[in-house]
Amino acid sequence: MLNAKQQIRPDYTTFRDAVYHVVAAIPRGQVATYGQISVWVGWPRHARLVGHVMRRVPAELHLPCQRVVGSGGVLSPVFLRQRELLLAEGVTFLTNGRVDIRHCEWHPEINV
DNA sequence: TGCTTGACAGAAG
DNA sequence: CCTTCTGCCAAGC
Repeated sequence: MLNAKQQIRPDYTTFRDAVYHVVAAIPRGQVATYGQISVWVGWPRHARLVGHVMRRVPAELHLPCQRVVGSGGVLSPVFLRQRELLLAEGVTFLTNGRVDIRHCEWHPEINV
């Protein structure tokens, strides 16, 4: 009998690939949050793991990493070009420096 | 194996 | 709106 405390833990490789897939699907000019992505890949409350994955994305994949922001539209503290990249694709910002997430947040259920 | 770190989130003051 | 604090969960050491 397997222990009851069996892996309620995501396989990192699988989780990572799922995140890559979601990020690659974010439309130009729109953004998604770490927490939301964690839900979409099937692992709620794993926002920090999404952040960990994003920090290690290989440049060769050319993923639109700039479209992933923190809750409320907070930008990454280490991805300094994020702001200019988002501005370049039409994302609007609020005076407090955050993305105007109310108008730019991605809603994937619209199509599929 | 145990403690620290982190591209997070949400609530409280 | 901003700062601080707590909860969260896996990676690094």
